[in-house]
Amino acid sequence: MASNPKPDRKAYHHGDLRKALLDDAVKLLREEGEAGLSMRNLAARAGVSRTAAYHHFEGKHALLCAVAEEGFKRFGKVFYPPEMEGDDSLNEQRIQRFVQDYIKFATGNSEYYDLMFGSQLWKTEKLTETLTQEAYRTFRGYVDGIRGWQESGQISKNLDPLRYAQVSWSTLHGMSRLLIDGIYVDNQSRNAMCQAAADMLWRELNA
Amino acid sequence: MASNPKPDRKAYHHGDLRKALLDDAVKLLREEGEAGLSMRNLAARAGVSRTAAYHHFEGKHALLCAVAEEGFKRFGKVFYPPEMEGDDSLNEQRIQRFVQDYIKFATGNSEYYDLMFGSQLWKTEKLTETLTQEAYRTFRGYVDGIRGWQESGQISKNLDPLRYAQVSWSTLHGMSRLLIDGIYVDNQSRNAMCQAAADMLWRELNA
DNA sequence: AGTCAATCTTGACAATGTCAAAATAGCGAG
DNA sequence: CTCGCTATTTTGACATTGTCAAGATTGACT
Repeated sequence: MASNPKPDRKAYHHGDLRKALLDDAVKLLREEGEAGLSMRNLAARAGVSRTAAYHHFEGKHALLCAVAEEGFKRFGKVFYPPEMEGDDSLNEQRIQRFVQDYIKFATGNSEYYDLMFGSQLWKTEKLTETLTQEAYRTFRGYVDGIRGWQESGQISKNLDPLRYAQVSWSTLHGMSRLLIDGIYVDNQSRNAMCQAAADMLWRELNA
Repeated sequence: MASNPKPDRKAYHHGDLRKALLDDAVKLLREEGEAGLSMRNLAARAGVSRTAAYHHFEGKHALLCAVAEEGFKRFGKVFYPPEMEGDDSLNEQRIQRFVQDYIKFATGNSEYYDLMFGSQLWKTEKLTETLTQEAYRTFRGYVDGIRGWQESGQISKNLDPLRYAQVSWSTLHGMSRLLIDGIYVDNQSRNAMCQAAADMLWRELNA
């Protein structure tokens, strides 16, 4: 157990409180929503005292940043659109699947998505250094993917990759938010909406 | 002053506390953000005691619903896309202006927009009856506007008005959220983004 | 003037985030 | 192996918040 002496400073009294707190935080968000996640509630679940968490996170804000960071790591696999590896070429079905994957992640992991792209963290105080890096890496990867398609001649030369990235992401993000928050749109029309969005985004790629 | 005896039951001790609370609530949200808006803070501003507001709103939730409702009333003038009145015909510039107006309202009145289309109200408890009506009226107006364009032959017959409404609104909503929350996109690229979005939405109308 | 309901106040309670100081546990040096 | 240092955890405390219950006040109508 006590194999590494310095590299990670965990495994003391509790074992690995930091990880336990992060896991429980996500679980709590899933089960009871944002309202159910309190520092004290969290500590109680881990079987430690109210303020134990403050020695692993500067405060609630930092803890949420850490959760968001974990979210970005899971999200990366979806949002880097291409994994252009292989002879997998760009076509309409590819876009359709990408849209579906995005929406699936957002709605199926809303406890992460809300933090990653919600006002809660972005509006107020400063984000954690590591979170900022992870977040920017994600978006840059998306733009670079589109730029790559253009350079390899798979999409229109007239397109501005940055603008297309911003606008297409707006569509995906907006749809995710409407679905997650249950604003007007019901989950029944989810597939049809994805289809319509993919149609539009695909058409635009070749405009 | 005491002209109407029953129609509205206001103007008692304070004068018109309900209205004063609503106004101060918006002002507080603008100045200090969501965190600055507390029932007690609000009451203090109005010069009344902590719980006075509870005789005008069932609770904080109901108060926020009332703010959102006011937001919808102001928003209606923008979101009903057409005001098809006059010989004002549908063209690209019309769409451009609509996109700009939407984004302008969202970013310039984010204290309203956050409540109207944020998770805060939609996710949790039930919405106020009147708010629900106002909200649905707004969205229905949008879809009807698009349907009207189609019926008068101004846009493609192939389009499903509901789907187009959902997807185009997703784009507008997503862009608004990214701008309001300051996620990646900076306000510098606002106009360029609006232009790119308008291009895409216009193209799609005639696809 | 007196009754009654609308309005407002006071007192109270539980939850929350967070700080300061005390307590504890594990590791390395002697 | 023991001593001390530091990382970790606890306890106590405080301010803030939303909200309820009970009482006090105010204004309108008979």
